[in-house]
Amino acid sequence: MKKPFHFAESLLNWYKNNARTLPFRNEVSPYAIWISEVILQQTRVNQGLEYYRRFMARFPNIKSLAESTEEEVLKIWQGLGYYSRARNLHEAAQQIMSLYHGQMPSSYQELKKIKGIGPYTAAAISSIAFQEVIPAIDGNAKRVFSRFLGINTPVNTSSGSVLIEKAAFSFIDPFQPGNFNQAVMELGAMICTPKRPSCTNCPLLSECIAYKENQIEYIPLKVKKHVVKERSIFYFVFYSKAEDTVQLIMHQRTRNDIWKGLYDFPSLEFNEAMNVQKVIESEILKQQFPYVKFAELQSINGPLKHILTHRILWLHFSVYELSVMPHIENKNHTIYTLHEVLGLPLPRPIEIFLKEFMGKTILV
DNA sequence: AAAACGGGGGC
DNA sequence: GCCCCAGTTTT
Repeated sequence: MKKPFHFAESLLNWYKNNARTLPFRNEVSPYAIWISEVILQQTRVNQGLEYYRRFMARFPNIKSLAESTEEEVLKIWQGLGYYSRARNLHEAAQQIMSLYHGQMPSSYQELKKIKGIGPYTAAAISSIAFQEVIPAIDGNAKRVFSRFLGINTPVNTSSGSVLIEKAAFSFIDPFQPGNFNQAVMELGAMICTPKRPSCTNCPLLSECIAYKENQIEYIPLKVKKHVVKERSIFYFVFYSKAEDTVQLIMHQRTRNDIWKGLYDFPSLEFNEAMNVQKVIESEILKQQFPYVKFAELQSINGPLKHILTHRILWLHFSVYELSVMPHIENKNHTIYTLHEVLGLPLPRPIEIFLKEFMGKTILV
């Protein structure tokens, strides 16, 4: 007598025997769950693990996070990307201190009101930390459910999302929703992968429609491909050397743009095509940095190409040694010693530039 | 509904 | 070079 197939039972049995041991698994603290979920947004587990450890060591609870500065949080986040996550975590911690007496709210609905907690993260926290029966639907879940049911509606459309959500609600285990959600994601990460999934090891193989109909490589279907736009940024690295200390003029990015909150150098960006020579000769440069003798501005060989998901950045660096640091009028420009600069939250390419290029230029 | 937001790793 | 990752916010 063959036992009827049961999605949650098969999946959870597989999960029990095959789950990776991760530092936030079996974690009961809602705070720890929250931090791990935010770190793992659009981030592979392996990339996020060390950040999770450092973050929890530096900010062990909501209070310590709320009482830190945004810059301290960004510094821990440096290199992980999507910096709004760090800024939102900091703001959210203060929100929780003032509005929820320092306790994480437990329900999906309340959690979703918190900065940086969207539908996925609210469902993950409420199900894992508080056993609320609600599916946490991330990229893994969309892939697992769409393949299992042979859903060929694009998963990144609202109608596709509705289908996936209905499926997830119909399969979720009401007695262990947190484990169920984690099991779906684990399956998506380890077995039901985007490319070359390991179907022969899948506990759901016998009932998988996409597998049965040979549609694995076409599901999940997605619409659109973003066009990768290019931007050129011209950086001006002003520094001075006095005895043993090097000072630089740094710029904090405050606009709703890439790297908000992080520090780079004073810069110019144009809509039309420019080259370094034209920029150096431009009037706007002279207006912005009147203390520079432009003839002595040295451009560093070739722009640095920095590739992001939706952008290609061409970063042009020009360096200029000042005999004395000028008085700065721009509110976003500040003078720091090189030592201080290395303690600021820096975009990856700025960090690389400082370590690889300025190291030679300044220290020679 | 679409665009913006990082950085890294797999193939 | 392309894909996409335990997504959210802004436009």
